[in-house]
Amino acid sequence: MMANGNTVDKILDAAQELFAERGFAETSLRMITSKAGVNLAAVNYHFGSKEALIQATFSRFLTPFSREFRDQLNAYIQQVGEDNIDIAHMIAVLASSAQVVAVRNDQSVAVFMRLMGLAYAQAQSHLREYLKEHYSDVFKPFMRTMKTACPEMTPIEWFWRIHFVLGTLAFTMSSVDSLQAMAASDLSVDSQFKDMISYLAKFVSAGLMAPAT
Amino acid sequence: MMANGNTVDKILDAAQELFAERGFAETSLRMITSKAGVNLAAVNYHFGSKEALIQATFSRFLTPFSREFRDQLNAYIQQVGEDNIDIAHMIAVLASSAQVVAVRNDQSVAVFMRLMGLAYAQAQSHLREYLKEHYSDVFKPFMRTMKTACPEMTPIEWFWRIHFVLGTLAFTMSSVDSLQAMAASDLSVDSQFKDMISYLAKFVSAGLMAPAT
DNA sequence: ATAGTTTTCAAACGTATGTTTCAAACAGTT
DNA sequence: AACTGTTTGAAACATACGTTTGAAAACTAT
Repeated sequence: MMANGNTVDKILDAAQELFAERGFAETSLRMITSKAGVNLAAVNYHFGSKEALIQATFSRFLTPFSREFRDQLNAYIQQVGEDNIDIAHMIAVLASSAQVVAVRNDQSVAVFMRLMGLAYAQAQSHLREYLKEHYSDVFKPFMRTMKTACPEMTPIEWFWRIHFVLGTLAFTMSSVDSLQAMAASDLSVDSQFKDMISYLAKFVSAGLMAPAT
Repeated sequence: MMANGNTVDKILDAAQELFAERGFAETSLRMITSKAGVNLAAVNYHFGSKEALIQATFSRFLTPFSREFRDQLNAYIQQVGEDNIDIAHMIAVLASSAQVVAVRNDQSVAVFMRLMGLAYAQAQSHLREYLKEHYSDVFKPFMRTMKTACPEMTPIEWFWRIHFVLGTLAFTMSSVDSLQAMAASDLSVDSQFKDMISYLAKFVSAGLMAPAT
């Protein structure tokens, strides 16, 4: 079992793109299989169910991503020392890790980010549980490090600020293409991805570092 | 035509709550009509289609909301003067307007907010077009005012910061329930909605007011 | 080549959806 | 009370969905 990766990957490629474009409930297995050029039954044969396919879509990029992120973050912390951690730079590391993994697999960062946003926004409780169970450990050290660099505040305010950051990231990344197009047409300015990342890092770190309410 | 408001309102009440809870595609007309205690055919009789019902759900609170928001914002600007505008306060005005309209109609702010978030997050292009066509004019003055209160920066950075704010708002609103649930289970703290709003206002205004890159 | 396993394929299954139908019930007017 | 237009109701409609089936095809090894 788990032999032929060709059909499996074709399905995952198609599913990833369609889910990111349209959401989970709005994407049918028939759309996925016809885009992938495989038989309808292949999804249930290889994955078991639509739910399992959704989870597999996330695992495929979240597993390498979390490894890359952990390594890049450790490298940065060792480089500057635990007392000189800059929030904006940590955010940049996060974005950069996503980009590295995307490029390595010849895929789009925007799609990954949009999927992450959907994982929050859509009513797929199985997905949230799955992600929490498999990946929450990777991000706990990140949270802990981040907290040490932030001003003293109540746990609840800290909780919300973290999710504001995640929200800003997910939303921005997920619509980065259309936003870049808007910038180009409204301002006739060519907006570089890495410039946007530094604006973003500046924005969220200012929000995080704001004096507690 | 457009006579009996009783059935119409019962449908809108049920639809609003279910849409906010589960999303649009995940909510069937049968769920709505059975919750509303009316016949299934009533939706198509009174609204014409499910799409039209979704749009009507938004219109019902967005029309009074945008009026209230415009008035409260003008009142605030006249009160402090155009040169003393505080971003965090403008965000608070936005939230307060939503709350006023909600209370006036004996309904939940959180539900409205979540609906707005879903309007961004869910793949309902007809909805986005509908909202843009009917309500974009109301928010243009808001943007203009906001810009005057921000530090000098390049148009492109301003462009990105505005969309970071929108992103944070939309994302937070669309996942406000699940985040509140997370806060409750992870921190065993009951997170009040209005506290969250003030954290949010603080966060985005700090991001907006950060020194230009 | 042959036997055994894995993968594909077309077709069907059962269920749920949005929508339509048309007769019955209701409301208001004369 | 009878006629009018409006609203409800139970049932059916057509379509789309996720999933299952069983036989053909494609592989893998002996």
